[in-house]
Amino acid sequence: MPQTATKLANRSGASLGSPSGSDQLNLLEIEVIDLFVNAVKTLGFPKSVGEIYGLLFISKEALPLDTLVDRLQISKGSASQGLRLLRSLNAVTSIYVAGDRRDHFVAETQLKKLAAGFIREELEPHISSGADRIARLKQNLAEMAEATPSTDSAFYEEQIDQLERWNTKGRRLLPLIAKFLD
Amino acid sequence: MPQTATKLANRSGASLGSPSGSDQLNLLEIEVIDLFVNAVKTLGFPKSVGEIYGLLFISKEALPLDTLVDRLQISKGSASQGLRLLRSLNAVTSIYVAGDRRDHFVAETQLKKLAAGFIREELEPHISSGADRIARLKQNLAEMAEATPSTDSAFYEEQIDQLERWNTKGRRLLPLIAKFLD
DNA sequence: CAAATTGTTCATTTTTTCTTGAACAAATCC
DNA sequence: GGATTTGTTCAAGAAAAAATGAACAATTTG
Repeated sequence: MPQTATKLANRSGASLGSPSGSDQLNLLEIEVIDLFVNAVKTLGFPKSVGEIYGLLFISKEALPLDTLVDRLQISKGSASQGLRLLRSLNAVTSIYVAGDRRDHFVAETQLKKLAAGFIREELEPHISSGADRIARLKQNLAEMAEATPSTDSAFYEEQIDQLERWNTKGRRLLPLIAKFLD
Repeated sequence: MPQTATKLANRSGASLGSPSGSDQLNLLEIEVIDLFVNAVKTLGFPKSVGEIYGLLFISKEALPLDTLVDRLQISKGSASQGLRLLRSLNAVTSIYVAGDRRDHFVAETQLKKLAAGFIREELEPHISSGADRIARLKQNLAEMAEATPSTDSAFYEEQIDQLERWNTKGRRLLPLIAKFLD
């Protein structure tokens, strides 16, 4: 029995079938997805990630990968990669569905958890690598000042200190954001 | 007198001239620029913007456009566009230099101002357009529920309310960030 | 006022990022 | 165990974003 149309209960109110197979997205779904595609792009993620999260967000039931592929008309590869990213952020979780071998995915909707995931996976690492770079800068400056004493090292030092203060502020800000979004 | 080499006082400690004209970036400058290129990409801006801001940040003197072009080896177009963006964020300001017709640019280094610019130009607009979209969603839902009463409108409504709460939280968060970074 | 300087704009090219889909691995089924 | 289903990976193609540079406008200068 190949080509099983979505096993899920059909979404009620979907527009009647047009040319290609799988049931069309209804207007509301389209607009919600569009909204998430936008939001997600702002955060620096690809469109497909917004599509996946958006559809899961506006779906009452958990959806398996092939339903996402079907309904969003994206490739299996995109769906798989998008889901991996979303899971790494804890923005989707997979749930067990009795009698179905496939993973089923649900959107996490606690803003705090979403923010925490984003902070952990996307922001923290930048702050940390920033701190490393700044440390390296300080070394370079010291070496340079030794080799070429004439340099404006006072100015450079001040600027690098500035960077360090920014980095510290940034690091302290993140947990406050997480807390605020609770 | 075409092809005037940079009029600015030569950066001390720059490595001795190699093939092409304009004075090379020194190691410290390169690393600072690299750091900003990275930071700026995280925020969703192009590399050239990071290069420009980075060089201005680590330069004691204000620099005119053609010095940026020369030293960073970017096109005049990129420099012009990058500067426009940076000015719109109040991340650089131009200052008057006596006896020089050209605009000279300096990096703004107050974190609060930088953050405020970013929030105003990049985040606020998304929050606002998000609010519009959500309003439109509500309308659609109402219309849909009327046309096709069967729909899961209770679920949809809950999800849209969720979006609205997120939007509100986001809007309230922004000023707190600005305040914290003061 | 003509020539030169400074900066902007935007169509084209280049670079980067995202998506695709076929090959593969792993798990489950009969 | 062989066949099927499910999901991942990754090289290649497609799409999106950024950079280029030549044409142009606006100043300024002599």
